Amino acid sequence: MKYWLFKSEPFKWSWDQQKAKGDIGEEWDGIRNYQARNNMREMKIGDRAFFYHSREGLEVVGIAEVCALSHPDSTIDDERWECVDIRAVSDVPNPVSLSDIKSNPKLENMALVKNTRLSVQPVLEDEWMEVCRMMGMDGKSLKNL
DNA sequence: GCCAACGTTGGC
DNA sequence: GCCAACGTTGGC
Repeated sequence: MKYWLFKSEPFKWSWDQQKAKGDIGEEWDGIRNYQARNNMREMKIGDRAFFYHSREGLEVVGIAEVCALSHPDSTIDDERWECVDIRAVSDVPNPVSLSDIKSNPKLENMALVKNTRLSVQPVLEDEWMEVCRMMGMDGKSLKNL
């Protein structure tokens, strides 16, 4: 299983809206960046992801999982653009902010820090576990600590 | 709201 | 295939 991070501006698509979609989930449409699209093409069902609020909030607010493999983006008639579907898995006990992440030396190489403009990005296993720990969760079981 | 960083486009 | 111009993202 791989780990990822999805960014969303909460005034466009928030964690609350994502949760309201329940287990059916929602397609992550609107991505028009090749790197982000390529990351989605690599995703497998059940891969886990952080849900991050950009522009406003600037924190990881939830855990989601991939529930549909990459498919054409239904919002555009252009074969180049694809997306996966994701569904909300869990709230986090203690949201972790960008500044929390920046001030943790173990996370200095996270794409969130190194490649700010990439909206769908991979998260290394060590990074996943560390961010989960900071949020008050066990990254393996996703149970609260 | 500003602007730095970065990706894309298109003329040459 | 270079690179200037332009557009977008996202932290501040």
